[in-house]
Amino acid sequence: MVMKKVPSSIKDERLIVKRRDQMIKGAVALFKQKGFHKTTTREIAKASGFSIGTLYEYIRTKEDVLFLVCDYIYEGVKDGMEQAIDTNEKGIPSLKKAIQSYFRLMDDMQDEVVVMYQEVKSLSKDAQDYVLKKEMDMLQMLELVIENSLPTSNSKEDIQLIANNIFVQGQMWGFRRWMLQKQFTLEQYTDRQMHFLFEGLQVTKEA
Amino acid sequence: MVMKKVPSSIKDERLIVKRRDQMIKGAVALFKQKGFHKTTTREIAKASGFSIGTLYEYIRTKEDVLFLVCDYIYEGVKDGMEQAIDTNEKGIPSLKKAIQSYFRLMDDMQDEVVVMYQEVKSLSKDAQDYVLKKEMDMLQMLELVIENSLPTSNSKEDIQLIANNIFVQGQMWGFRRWMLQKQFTLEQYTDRQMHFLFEGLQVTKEA
Amino acid sequence: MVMKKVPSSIKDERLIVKRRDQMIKGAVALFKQKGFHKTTTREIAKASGFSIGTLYEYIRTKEDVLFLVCDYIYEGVKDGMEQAIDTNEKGIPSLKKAIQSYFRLMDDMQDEVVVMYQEVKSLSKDAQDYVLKKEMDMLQMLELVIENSLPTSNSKEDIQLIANNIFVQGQMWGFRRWMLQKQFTLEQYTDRQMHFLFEGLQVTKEA
Amino acid sequence: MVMKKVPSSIKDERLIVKRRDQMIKGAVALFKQKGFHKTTTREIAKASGFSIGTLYEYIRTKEDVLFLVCDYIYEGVKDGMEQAIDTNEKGIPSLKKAIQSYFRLMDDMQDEVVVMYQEVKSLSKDAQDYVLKKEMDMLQMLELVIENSLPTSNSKEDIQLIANNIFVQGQMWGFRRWMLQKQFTLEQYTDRQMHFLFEGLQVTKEA
DNA sequence: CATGAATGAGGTTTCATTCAT
DNA sequence: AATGAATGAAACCTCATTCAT
Repeated sequence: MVMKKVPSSIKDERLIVKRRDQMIKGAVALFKQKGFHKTTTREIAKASGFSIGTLYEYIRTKEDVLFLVCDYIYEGVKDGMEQAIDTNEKGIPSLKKAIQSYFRLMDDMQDEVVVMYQEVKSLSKDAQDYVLKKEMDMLQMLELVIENSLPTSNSKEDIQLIANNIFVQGQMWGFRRWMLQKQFTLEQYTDRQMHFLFEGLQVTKEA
Repeated sequence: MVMKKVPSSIKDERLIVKRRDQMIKGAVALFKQKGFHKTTTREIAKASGFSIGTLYEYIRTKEDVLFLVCDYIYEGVKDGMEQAIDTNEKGIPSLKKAIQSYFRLMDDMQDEVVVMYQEVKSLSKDAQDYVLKKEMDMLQMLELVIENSLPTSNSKEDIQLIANNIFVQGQMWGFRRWMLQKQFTLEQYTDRQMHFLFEGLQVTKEA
Repeated sequence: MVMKKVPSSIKDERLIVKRRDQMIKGAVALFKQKGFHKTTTREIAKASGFSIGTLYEYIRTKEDVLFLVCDYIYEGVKDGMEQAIDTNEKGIPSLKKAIQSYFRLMDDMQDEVVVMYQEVKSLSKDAQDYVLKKEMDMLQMLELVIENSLPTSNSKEDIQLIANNIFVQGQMWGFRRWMLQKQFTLEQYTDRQMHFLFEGLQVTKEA
Repeated sequence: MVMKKVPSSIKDERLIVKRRDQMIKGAVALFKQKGFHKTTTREIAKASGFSIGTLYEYIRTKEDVLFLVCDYIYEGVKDGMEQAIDTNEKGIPSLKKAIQSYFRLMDDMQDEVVVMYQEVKSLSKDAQDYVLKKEMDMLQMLELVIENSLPTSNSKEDIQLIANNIFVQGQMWGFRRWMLQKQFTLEQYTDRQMHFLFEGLQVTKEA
């Protein structure tokens, strides 16, 4: 699973990890503020704490930096969710727990997530496919939890739709923070979204 | 409605409108395909059907093109919704009608919408504020419809949350088309989303 | 003497003169402020009170405008001096009168003069030669007055040097106004310069 | 003496000095020939012996090149004069020596001086002020020498005027070379100008 | 005669990437 | 392994000039 997606001319694997961590941290801060395109490689190098020459010892192109950021997010979210989800457990509580963990993750990584979704289009087709694949993996994890949690059987499409809704609601928390985080704490937000997810607007009889 | 947001050195107002329409059309096609940054001004000019010199008679900077696109979208969506919403009408059906119209609009303009959200970061702070304001106006329109439609009174926060959800679900249709438009027609999508909006997952008793 | 140095596609001679006067006035104001190169033809047209299209009915190139300015100055100075100089008159007073008139002219036209000398290099070689010729004509007028005024005969070179000095001192008044016009009125300046011209520093015995 | 007026992205101070020397040399040659505006940055780079990218590592804008040239001239002239002037020495000979040195300097740097005065207008207001300040410093040096040299006391204004005259006569030598350098060698020119400076036209009794 | 929209060559500047030290 | 000076393709934008109305 440790695929050498981004080659480096440095041999010391431990150093690679360390330097790339610095890069991701610095790059996300910059991308958040100015976007991928308006950020120069020199700025990334400086924010990472080393020279432009050193930067290019650990990546091949500027795009690699963005890719590294994306990969970091997916790895983080995947780890987090795998840890949160007990595949043996069934029923609504397990779904609720999954949603809570996911939302918490999206809160932790909101900057990275915003950056990633804002800039995927800047990746090469290949890298975009790779990212899309990761996204689908995660959607499937959610679908599985949903399916296992619901008492009654639902159509595959409905389950996918619900998974997409939850997925997007997690991202919303970061993307629309200017609105949502003014009105809700993360707990409140999680609570109300779950409420509506399970209950709906409850007006059908009258409708 | 006559906002002179982007100055032009051309005097003939009618011509400005015409040329800018050409520009928006051409630019959206390009931005969709390669993104704002990878699109050159010369490409925009060519796609618009005139020379680079002429392009710059109608805008000041490349960013102006992006702004024009954003403005065009919001104006389109706002007009569409204002037409679809009958403020006198009350009850669930009026909400349903609003959602349907909104989703249809987002289907029509999916390319533009995707382009816009992908590239807002490239706008100046001022332009971003202007765009944000438009977004809030539209959210408020939705909130109003929701409030007027529901039989029981709901907290302001809940209404805002629902409005955000609907808003984002409309955008999802375009953004996640690789997934959703494979499984659903627009009608099906609208139908199922409204179903879950009103009914929820209906599992509460067992939870 | 009315040489068609700058052709125009307009037939009405009176109109040409009128329009070109407007042009010179407007152009000098702009050149003074921003220099020839940083002034655009559109700005010249606007400052002249007509459209860019009309501007080009009266000139062929932007350089023509500069040439027109130069020509205007020389014509003005030549007329002024011819009027001031009585070729019959001899002796120091006639020289003093010439200097006074010349300095007064340079005061009147200081903006034009500054502009001209700052920008001659922007003229074509041909135009520069034409301007140089005019300059030499004027120098010769001064030389003549000097020669006729001095009681004792002087070498041709000395007379030329004196003429150059006087010529340049007239221009100085405009070029170094930030210094000279703070310390002197035009009358004082003329008076002191003539004083030193005729008396020198008067320290020779001690030297 | 170390004024960081023009920032560079290069760290090696010694290299900055070296490269900028190349630039100034190359730029003056070009400006002399075609003027500042008609010289392209690419030409400057080539004349300096490096690529356009390298040029911009040592300056921020094209204007910086002009500023560097101006600064170089003033520094040169100032150094030359400081060296030539013995502030302890008094009397006419010290003034004569100063004038001689100054004229010789202006002969050495005539190209640079002509370029500079032709193009100051292209500098930013700030840079123009800086240059003007340098000019006034040099004028004050001349004034000091004059005051110390003359046996009888003169009004401050007269001394300033004389300083200006000498200053301008030095520049004349380069600006009006088409006339002066045809009639005089530098030594002759210096000699005759000093003659008239000290003696005047000597015609007052008769006047 | 007057207008102003259209043109496109060409200028300035940026910045990802390389490579000698 | 680390550095940073050098490179040059390519981007954005300006503006003198033309010409149809």
